[in-house]
Amino acid sequence: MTQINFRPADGVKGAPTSCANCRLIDICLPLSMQLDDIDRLSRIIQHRRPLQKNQYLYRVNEPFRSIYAVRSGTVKTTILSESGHEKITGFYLPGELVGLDGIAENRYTCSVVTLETTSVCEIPFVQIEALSAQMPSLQRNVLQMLSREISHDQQRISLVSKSSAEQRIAALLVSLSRRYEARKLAAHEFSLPMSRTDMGNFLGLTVETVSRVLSRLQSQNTIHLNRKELRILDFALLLEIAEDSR
Amino acid sequence: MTQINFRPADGVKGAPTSCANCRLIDICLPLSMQLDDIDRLSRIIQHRRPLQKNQYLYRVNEPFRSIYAVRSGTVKTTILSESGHEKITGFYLPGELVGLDGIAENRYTCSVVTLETTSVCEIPFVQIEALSAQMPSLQRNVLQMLSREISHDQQRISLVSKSSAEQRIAALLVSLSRRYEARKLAAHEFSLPMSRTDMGNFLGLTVETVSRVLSRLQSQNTIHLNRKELRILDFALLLEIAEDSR
DNA sequence: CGGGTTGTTGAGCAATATCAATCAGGGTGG
DNA sequence: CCACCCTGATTGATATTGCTCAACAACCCG
Repeated sequence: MTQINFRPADGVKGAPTSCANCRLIDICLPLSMQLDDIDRLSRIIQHRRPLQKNQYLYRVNEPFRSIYAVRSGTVKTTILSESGHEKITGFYLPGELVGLDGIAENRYTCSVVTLETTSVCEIPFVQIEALSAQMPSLQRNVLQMLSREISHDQQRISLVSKSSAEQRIAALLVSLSRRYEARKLAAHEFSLPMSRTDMGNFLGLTVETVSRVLSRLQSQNTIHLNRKELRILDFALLLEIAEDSR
Repeated sequence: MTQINFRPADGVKGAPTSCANCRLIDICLPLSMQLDDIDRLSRIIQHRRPLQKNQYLYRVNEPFRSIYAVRSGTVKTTILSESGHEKITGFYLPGELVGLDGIAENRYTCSVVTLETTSVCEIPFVQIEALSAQMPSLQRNVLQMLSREISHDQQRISLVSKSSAEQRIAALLVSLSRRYEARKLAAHEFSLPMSRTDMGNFLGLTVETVSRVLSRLQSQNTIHLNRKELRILDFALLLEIAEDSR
């Protein structure tokens, strides 16, 4: 369990921390601002105690207050179908944001659950609004965050609507790999944060199929998988499987 | 071809029109503003000539300038996979917005193609930004529009990742029905704006499967379908098929 | 060490894809 | 106006994929 820590220079848990020290600063809030502005932002952001696995960060219909940046760990977003079945709509890695769905109706439209021990930065939205009234650059950045999420959602739609199980799973692995890479983390060797069941739920496949496809990819030497530890042996092939037209 | 016209009181095509007259006013831009503010908005919005079927509203990577509200007709958004295959990520009906993906990178991340003759309102984004600097309520509304789109995208993800072809198709029909209903249009009798091929592309199914499932739903008297004209005979059953757990 | 949970594997079956033929409509040119 | 063609949709036969049910293995946690 290599805990990734994006806040190397901080002290006790929950202690006030500067965003200037956070390795995520130019990723999760890509703000082109002066350093004293960063300080103002720092004072807003709340560092919460890490959540254990399978904890809710928030639940659907709860009043919207904050957006959250995943600092370490992983979460999934879930929505409830009318028949009461839970459906996973995305996985969020360190440096990615959740909660943006809450702005429209002033309550969250999905739930967020941790997949492992996870710590997040909480950013109260009223504060963002107040601050962005004074800082046009921040206002633009907030819009960009939301817009970027829309683009990512479209990527997710194209991922889960691929026609074969192999394509979907390969595409998920490629997506995870690229997102780790964008965060300067190992792109070809990482731990799958979610269970096989969760992968299946997200991709519209059964656990058995997920397991079988992963085994097949392994026997073809495309990946190596030991429990959750993944090594991508042939990224080009994985990508080809994922994108193979049709 | 019953052309839906959301602008009953206007004159020649391309002529300046007031948003106050548009039946979409409280839908596509749900702005809680005074009437003179609506006038200011009206002056910004550009009414373009209707586009014929299969025309691009914009293409991926084009510089982002405007967001667009579909006034009549239907469009699809498409993204290009690395293998050059086109994938449909959504259908947009009258009163729905496209182009929000362009804000983040200042260029569009998908393409938009008309499925039939379609007219749109073009809203230049710099104008929105300028106006919203003076009108806090508008700024909030812009954020809400983006947030709402994120929620809708999550609905789409849950739709296309359903496990059976029947579920996905039923869910798509339910989605269309509800969106027409929200627009005060006939919810149980409407024309499918997209081809079977497009449905299949979006849902990750072959045309043949789409056709077969639709035939089956028809033979079970759940729907009645004549070419593109759809009548939903048993909405409750359709919904049950769509949501049937798993 | 035991029991629960999660993941893997197998066999048979159901759903979907593939390939191919046909049909219906719409548009075009004669 | 009709004959033709082209596209999109339907239907059928067969192959393939993925699901279901079941057994079992591996790990986790007490």
